[in-house]
Amino acid sequence: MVTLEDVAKQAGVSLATASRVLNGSTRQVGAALRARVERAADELGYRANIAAQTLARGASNVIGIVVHDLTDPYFAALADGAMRAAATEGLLVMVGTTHRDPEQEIAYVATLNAQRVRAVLLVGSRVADPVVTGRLRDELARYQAGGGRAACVGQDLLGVDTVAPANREGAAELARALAGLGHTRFAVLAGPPHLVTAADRCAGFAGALEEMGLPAPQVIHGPFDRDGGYAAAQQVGDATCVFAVNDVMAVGALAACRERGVRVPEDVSVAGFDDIVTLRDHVPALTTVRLPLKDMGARALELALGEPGEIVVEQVAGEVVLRQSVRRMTA
Amino acid sequence: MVTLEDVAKQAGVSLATASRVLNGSTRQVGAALRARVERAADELGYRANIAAQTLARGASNVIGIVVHDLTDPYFAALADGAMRAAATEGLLVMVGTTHRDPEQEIAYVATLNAQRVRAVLLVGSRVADPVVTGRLRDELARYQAGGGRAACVGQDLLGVDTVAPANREGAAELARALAGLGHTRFAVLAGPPHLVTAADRCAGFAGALEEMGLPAPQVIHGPFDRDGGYAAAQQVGDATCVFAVNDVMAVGALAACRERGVRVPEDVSVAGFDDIVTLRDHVPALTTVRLPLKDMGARALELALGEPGEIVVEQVAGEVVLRQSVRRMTA
DNA sequence: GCAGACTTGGAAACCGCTTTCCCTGGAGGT
DNA sequence: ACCTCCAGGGAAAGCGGTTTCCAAGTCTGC
Repeated sequence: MVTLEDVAKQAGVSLATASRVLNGSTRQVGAALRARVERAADELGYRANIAAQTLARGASNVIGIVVHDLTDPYFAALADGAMRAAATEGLLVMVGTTHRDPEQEIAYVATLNAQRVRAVLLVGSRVADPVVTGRLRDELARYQAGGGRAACVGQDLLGVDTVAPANREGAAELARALAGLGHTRFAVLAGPPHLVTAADRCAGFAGALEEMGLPAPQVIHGPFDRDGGYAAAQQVGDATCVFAVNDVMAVGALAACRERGVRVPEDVSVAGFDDIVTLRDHVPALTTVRLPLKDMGARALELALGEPGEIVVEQVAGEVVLRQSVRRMTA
Repeated sequence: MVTLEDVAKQAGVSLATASRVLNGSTRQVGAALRARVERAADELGYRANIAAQTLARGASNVIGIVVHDLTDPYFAALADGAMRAAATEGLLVMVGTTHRDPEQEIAYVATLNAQRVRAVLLVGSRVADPVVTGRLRDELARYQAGGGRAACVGQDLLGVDTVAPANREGAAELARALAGLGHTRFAVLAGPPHLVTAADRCAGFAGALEEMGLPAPQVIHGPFDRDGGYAAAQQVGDATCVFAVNDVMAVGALAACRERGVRVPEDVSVAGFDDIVTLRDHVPALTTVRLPLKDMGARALELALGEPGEIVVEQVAGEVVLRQSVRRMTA
């Protein structure tokens, strides 16, 4: 591997000069020497050793993003938003996937801390377990104590800057919209009880129904993914409208309906949450609550990179989007 | 930031001993000292500085993956497969997205080289431009000259280990299957002419038709993504069967058909390529050529990490999967 | 023409860790 | 008892850069 010293030697200058020429410094270098160094670097095929740079500078140019599952369009959109923002800042991205294991999440924070990444983004719902959340907080605090910056997309439970989707309000609004279509008997494919995002959406939805004096919905718990929605849909009773707490679950539910010959929206209305980009190619088009996922990812990165002052929690409102998967109840 | 020296001091041992205890070494350390060091590290909240470790060891534990677009399920699946494999090896992953800009790809290789990552995975089709391919080759060669390992998923054009989907053969087989259903007038949504994957699939398809004595298909070029498929579908003439060279394009084409009231498969049959996981929730279910994407990603990582000997090129066969989006021509 | 302010180049300390090499003390062999 | 070995501990030399601190010009302005 060719080192800076090799370049300096070949160019007949000192290490310091070579460094100043090749790796952005505030100091000027004369045109003649600069050219010599650049030529030498080029001839030798020099590539700076970032590990050495990071060590010497005490700061790296990589950020870490931790998501649950990259193949889930929800996380992919969030991660993509953050990555684009990172790219414009000239930052590299390390991505970790936890596959929904909170231990993995903690381990990643520790690892990213060891890497001395500039910032860590935690994307995805928190779990309700105070013990595991506490440990994650500790690990984050340790990282921040060393000068690291962190932000999260999800709930404000970690003591870091947060982009928080308005899950309760969005779900409540959706409930009102659906009730406005004349539905009264609801089922909620509620995801896992301990997932805060899922619980909030479920609670917001149920709360709005109660406020309107409607009967409580049938609540069916299960995994937070496509197959979880598929399975939960099998257990729906006599509801005329099914709310899946996220879009991928709703997509699973639609599949279940299709297989059982239940027509959507004629026999049952279905709604989701998130407005993942793949929805536009589904039939029937899914009613949902739109979240600006890419922007949220990008915003989280901005927050993480911003000044370390007060902890910022940014609420992001969802927008109810009515599509063909729900129908107005006649009579 | 607490350093190893702090830990050593607190434990009352030398730097060397602390290093041996905390960061796996072949040398043994006495139980008493070992315990002291571990306790000190714990109390202080020590996290090794990986940049320093990388520098000292001359080898890092991160790998780089370069994909075109993470929000495309095709790349997401490939990346996920590779990332899972990496995780089992205890490796961290840096992901770069090029958004289909070959320059970006080259730049990423340079950056990952600077990071001295253990291996680089290039995922995605090559472009036919020999100049840009040459520069990418050069950059890769430089990286490998420094001891780096690389592999690619796509075409064997880079002089590195490659996992190569059998695009021509898969498309040819698909053509035969579709012809077997009685179709004779075909259109191909062919993607960009310079993308090797797209061109190969198109050529394989057309070649098989010719072999069977069928008329040449209508070839419509355009972007390699969903919207490209959507747009290209508008230009289809009197074909009874449309082959989109990848699934996301096919999905776009289905959307176009839907909007224009063209029924699939009654009015026109549609087929794609890849069998991305999201297909299972599309109506009508899309006929395609299945590629084991996750395995391919994992395999590419294995190849990259394997012994540097001979260059390995692994062909991966595709399997034609007939689903509801195609129909048999009667009469 | 000269003091003082800028520039520009280089020597060397340092970033935090690994690892070689040397040293010591105690176990094992005879 | 004596010598050999070996295990375990520490000092110190890197790893490849960055940056501080000097020194030696190079310009200014008077």
